[in-house]
Amino acid sequence: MPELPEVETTVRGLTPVLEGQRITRVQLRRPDLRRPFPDDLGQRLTGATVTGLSRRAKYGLIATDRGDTMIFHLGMSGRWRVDPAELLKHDHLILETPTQRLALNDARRFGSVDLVPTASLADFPAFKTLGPEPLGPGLTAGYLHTALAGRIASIKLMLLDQRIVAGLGNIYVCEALFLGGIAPKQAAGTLSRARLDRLVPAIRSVLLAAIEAGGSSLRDYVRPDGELGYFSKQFAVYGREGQPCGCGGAVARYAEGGRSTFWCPKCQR
DNA sequence: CCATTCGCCTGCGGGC
DNA sequence: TGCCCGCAGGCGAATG
Repeated sequence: MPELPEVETTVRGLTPVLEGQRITRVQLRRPDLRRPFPDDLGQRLTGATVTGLSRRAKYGLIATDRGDTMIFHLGMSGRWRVDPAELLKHDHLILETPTQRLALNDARRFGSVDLVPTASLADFPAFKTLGPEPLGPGLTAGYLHTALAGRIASIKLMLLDQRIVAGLGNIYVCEALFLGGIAPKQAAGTLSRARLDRLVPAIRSVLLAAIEAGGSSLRDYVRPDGELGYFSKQFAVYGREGQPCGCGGAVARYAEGGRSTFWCPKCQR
């Protein structure tokens, strides 16, 4: 499931393939993902040269010399494939450069592709309400204290809210709360300053470790089969219901709004 | 404003 | 073996 670290490694993997390259052909193999592709996507991208790639929250950004930026979101099953030998069923968007071919594959089609003028990137609706980047200077215990004040929803749900912090998903919220020793059900507004002081570095540490693991498990961020952004990870609690925690207790799970939370009741209080 | 629920979509694994 | 069902997930819309 692509969260911030997976998008980051995807962007790093795409950079050497796309940066400075001209897009010679754009092929849409279906009209939409979660939303329709922009009508003029092919027209505005074809012939343009990619000037740089970056990331905001869980969105990947591909800027061109035509003044446009393509914004992609991988949803839950999206991935870019580099120079695939053959196209697969869910390769929905194909970008060609003079030397390579990229396929955006997304089986469940929860992803999206948009094209916006780079100058008005800040006006992109999804960007307007995003909170600070968790790896940037904006995420501090003081910020969280203010942002969470009075909130009765659980800290688990608040950390999933992109308006509070941008880029976390279910996996890394579970992992960060475990590392911070914080019970996921605690009302967000009741976390002490000391707990927030533990939570912020826990979030950063979990994300940085995942990015590092992604980079090191991908040869130059691209596996020999051309897959980008997916790699095996070891989680402390996520997906480990019933298995032993390092403390000797067992990892527990509960569902809230149809979403699973994994945690260790002994370590997280 | 805040909290909660739902729909979107398809592959996969478990149960029968 | 094959079919059905539930689950997984981010996000935006709708509802209370």
